[in-house]
Amino acid sequence: MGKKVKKVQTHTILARVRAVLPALRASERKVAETLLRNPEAVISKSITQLAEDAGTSEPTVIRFCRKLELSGYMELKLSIARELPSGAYIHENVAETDTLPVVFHKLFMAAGEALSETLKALDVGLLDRAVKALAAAGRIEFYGQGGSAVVARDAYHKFFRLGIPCSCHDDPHMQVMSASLLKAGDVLLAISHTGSTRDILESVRVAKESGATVIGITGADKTPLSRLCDITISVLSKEAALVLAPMTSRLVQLAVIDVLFVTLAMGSLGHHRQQLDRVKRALIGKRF
Amino acid sequence: MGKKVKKVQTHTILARVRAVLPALRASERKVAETLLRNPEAVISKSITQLAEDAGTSEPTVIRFCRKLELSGYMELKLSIARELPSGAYIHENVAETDTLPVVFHKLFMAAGEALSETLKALDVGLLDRAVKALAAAGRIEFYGQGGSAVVARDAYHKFFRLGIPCSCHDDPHMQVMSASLLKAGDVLLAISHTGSTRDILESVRVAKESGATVIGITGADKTPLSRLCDITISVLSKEAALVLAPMTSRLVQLAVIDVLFVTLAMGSLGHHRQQLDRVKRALIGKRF
DNA sequence: ATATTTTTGTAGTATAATTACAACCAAATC
DNA sequence: GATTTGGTTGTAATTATACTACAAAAATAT
Repeated sequence: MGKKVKKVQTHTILARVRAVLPALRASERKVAETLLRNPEAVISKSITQLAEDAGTSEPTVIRFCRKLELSGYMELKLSIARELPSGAYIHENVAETDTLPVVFHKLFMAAGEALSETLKALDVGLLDRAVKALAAAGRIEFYGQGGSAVVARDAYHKFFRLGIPCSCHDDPHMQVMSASLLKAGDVLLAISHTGSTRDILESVRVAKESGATVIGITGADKTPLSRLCDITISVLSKEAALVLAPMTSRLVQLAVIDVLFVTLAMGSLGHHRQQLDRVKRALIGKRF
Repeated sequence: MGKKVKKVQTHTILARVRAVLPALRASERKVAETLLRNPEAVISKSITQLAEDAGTSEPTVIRFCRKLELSGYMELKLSIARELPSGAYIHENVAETDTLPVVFHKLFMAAGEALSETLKALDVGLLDRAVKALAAAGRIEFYGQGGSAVVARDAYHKFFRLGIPCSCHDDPHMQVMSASLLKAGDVLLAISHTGSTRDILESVRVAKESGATVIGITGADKTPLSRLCDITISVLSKEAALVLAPMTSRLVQLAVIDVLFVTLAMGSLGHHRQQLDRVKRALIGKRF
């Protein structure tokens, strides 16, 4: 029969399920909850099984699918399958015996996984608040140490192009000194994978005292840093390799910061385009 | 032709299809070819449709599925759905009108896509050669400028922990000076997204003259840099946002370097474990 | 309490996936 | 040159699965 008009589906299925959840009727909600509890399992379930597991009947499952603007149960299963982290891939740590292709595969899969996990789990409201704070900032500073210094530097390297006064410090002394000079309206973006780096904590405390807004980016939940920050973006990810060099969370941190940057740059492109273009042109002469 | 039945599912379905293709019978091959011609389409086909499109019968389709070690047609569809590049996601540039959730989605999807593209396309042989060169290196230097300086720094931050003499320079003067002091057996890892940054090219030339092995990491194919390098790893990716701040390729570059690092660290863990442990313990005191 | 609407499940129907088996084809044998 | 044999393929029946029509049940309003 005639194909349904292709609806633009900005959200993923699981997100849509969560979105319609309140508007669902009791028995349909049971289906939704069963699904959300273990989406992975639904893929290999028949409609009868899912109905049974949810303690309801098949037609209810179908009605639930229709609420999601899907043609039926099959399409639900297919949609979930597409969305779930890369199929058979189970998060695996790199072993000493792994050959290069295996390491390559594992690390890249883990990175991809971390990205899609974050895409699903991260609270967009937090990002929104962060962008608003950055947009209003008279000055932005980026602090990070060790591995996180790289992230801070990357952030700095993006944001300064917008013409906003920026600076980046990885030296703790410079950080506290600089932090003491901040004032209300200024923003400090503090990056710490552990969320408990002493020096960063101290710098953040000083910045807060100066009246600055502090955005924290960490790789763990409920850290000492998050207690101090106005906005904390926690990027959770199971590392595939040596925890010593936390790669996946670093990638996700960089990506998150890029989202902040692009949103900000786009939102105020009118103001910033000239600056961006100038920077861009300045670089051309550096090429062969 | 002994039929060894020792198939581990390391590969993806599509790869498996290609692998078994020669071993298939005429009519089954027709199914395989129809599938490979347009995997996307199969997802919404019934077994009858696929059989018809392939010019064969349903049982043949099933037999084909079984050859892939799948339980049946349903599982084939589900597997393809899981594997295909993030569903309906078409590479889209961020538009000025996009809201934060949309930007978030687009950028993360683009990053994930770039990773899986690289995983599929990148020549593992190149990585292998790079690891061998690094493993044999008496000294490793990392050069990068602008955005690539961040990548170089991250690389440095990883490798120096192995106890190998390392250094990282983003200043062109330091680069040429340091490059002139390299000797045979030393390795220079030069990072340049464009592959045509003048200063990097010059430093690489000097390093080559000193007898060092040069590994290049770029974001484009056939660049001036790749002509100079002993080993060039080109990471190709369509950028989702401002080309000014090439995010996706940077992430992929970082991931590639991590693969080099982990492979090296694992391969010689015996030698390096002590060093890694020491570094790790040294950091603990920095935490709260 | 009765009518009306909404929600839900039962029972049946249609469709799709799978199996059993027979027809087919090609090569080897008599 | 017919006949057997092995493998390959499709027809037809079987089973499982998704879906629909409708009526029972629950909730709400009158």
